[in-house]
Amino acid sequence: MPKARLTPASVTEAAAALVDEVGFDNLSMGLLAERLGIKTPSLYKHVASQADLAHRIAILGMTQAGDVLRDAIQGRSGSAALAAGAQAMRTFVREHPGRYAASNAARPTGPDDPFIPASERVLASWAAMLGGYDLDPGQVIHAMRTLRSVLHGFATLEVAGGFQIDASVDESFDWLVSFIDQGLRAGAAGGSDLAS
Amino acid sequence: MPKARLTPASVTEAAAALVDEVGFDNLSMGLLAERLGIKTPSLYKHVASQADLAHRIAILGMTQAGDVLRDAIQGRSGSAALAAGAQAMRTFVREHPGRYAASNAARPTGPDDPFIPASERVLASWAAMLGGYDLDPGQVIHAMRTLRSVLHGFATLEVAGGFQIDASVDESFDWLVSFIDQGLRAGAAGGSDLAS
DNA sequence: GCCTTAAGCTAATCACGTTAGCTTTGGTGG
DNA sequence: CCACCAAAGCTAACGTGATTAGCTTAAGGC
Repeated sequence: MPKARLTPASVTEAAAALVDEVGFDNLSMGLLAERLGIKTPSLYKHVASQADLAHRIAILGMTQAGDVLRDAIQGRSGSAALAAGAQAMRTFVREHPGRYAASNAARPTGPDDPFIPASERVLASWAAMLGGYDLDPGQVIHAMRTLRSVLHGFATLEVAGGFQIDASVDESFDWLVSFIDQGLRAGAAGGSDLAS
Repeated sequence: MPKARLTPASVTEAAAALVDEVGFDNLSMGLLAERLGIKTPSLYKHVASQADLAHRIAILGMTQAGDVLRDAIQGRSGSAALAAGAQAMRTFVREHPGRYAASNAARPTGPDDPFIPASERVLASWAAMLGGYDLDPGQVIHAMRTLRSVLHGFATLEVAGGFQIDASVDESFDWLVSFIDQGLRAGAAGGSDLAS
C-alpha cells in the first residue's frame, strides 16, 4: 500500500487549524484540500463527508478543551481553581474559535460516539472544581449549568464581537469570575424568593 | 402594478417562522419559496440575497426581543424585573430559536443599519433593569456583560440540547436567576482578590 | 521483481444560490 | 373603457461546492 501521507487524524488536525483561521461556517472541502496539497475528491479517502469531518473536529476540540481544563484546575481548589479554569477556557476559545464552534454544533451520533466521553471529561472537571465550594448536593447541578452558561455565553459573545470596545473585556471577565466565585462562596442561592 | 401579495416584510415574516421550525442553518431559498407558493427565483423580487434575508430576520428577531423584554420589565424593578426579564428572554428564545440564532449571527452592515438601534433597545432594557440594583457606576458595564453572558449561554445551551434531561432545566434556570439576583443585591464583586 | 491495495486524480452529478430575460397582470392616466 | 407600464412571477441557465464513479499509480509484502 502507498505511504500514508495523510490519515483521518492528520486531516482532522489540518481542518481544525483551518476552521480556527477562517471560521467554522467557512469550512469547505476545497479549501482544506488546497491546504493539504491534494484535490478535493481525494479528501473522501480519509473522511466520509463534510459532516463527518466537522464531527471529528468537534471531538478533537472537546478533547483538547478537556485537557486544557484539567491542567488548569490541577493542584488548585476553590476560588483559585475557578479562576484558573475559567481563564483557561476563555484562552482556549480565543485561540481555537473554530474547533470550539464545532464542539458546540456537534450532537452525539450514537451511544458509543467518542464525543460523549470527551464532553463528560469536561463536565467532570467542572464538577471537581465545584467540589471545592461548600454547596448543597442538590445545588451542584444547577451551579454547574450556571457556570457553563456564563462561560459559554461570554466566550461566544466575545468571539462573535458582541461586546462594544469602549470597556475592557478582560476586566469584565475578571469581574464575572469574581462574581461567580462570591456567589458560590456565599453558599449559592439558598433562600431566594424568586422561584416562580 | 400587480397586487403586492408579497412584500419584503411578509417574506421576512415567513422566513422567520420557517427558521424557527427548521433551524437557522437549514434556511434555504427553495424551502421558503415553497412555503410561499412561488418559485425560488421569484424571491429575489423581494429580498436581495439569502444574506439579506438572514439580516432582515435578525432585525425582526432583535426588535421582537426588545419588545418582549420591555413589556416584561415594565412596571417592575429590582429582583422582580430581573426575574421577569430573564423569563421573558428564555421564553422568547425557546419559541423563536431561529430568529434568535439569526440575531446572534448578524453583524451591523453599516452605521445606519436598523439592526443597531434594535440591539440598543435590548441593551437599554437590561441597563434599566440593572438600575434597580445599587451598583457602583463603574460596575454596571461588567454586570451587564455578565448578565447577557449567562442568559445567552443558558438559552443557547438549552436550545442546542446541551443539558442532560435528568434534572429539571426550569429549576436550574430559576436557580440561576436567583443566583444572579443575590450577587447583584450583595453589591456585586466589590472586594474580590481574583483579578489577574 | 510481481501484485494487491490504498491514495490520488479526472470527469461527472446533484443541490442550491443567483442572474438574465420573458410573460403576465392589475392599477392608473387618458 | 382602454392602453400602458412596472411589478411579480416564471423558465432557463450559470457558478460553486459537496459528493460519487471509475481510472491510474505507486509502495510494501511475498
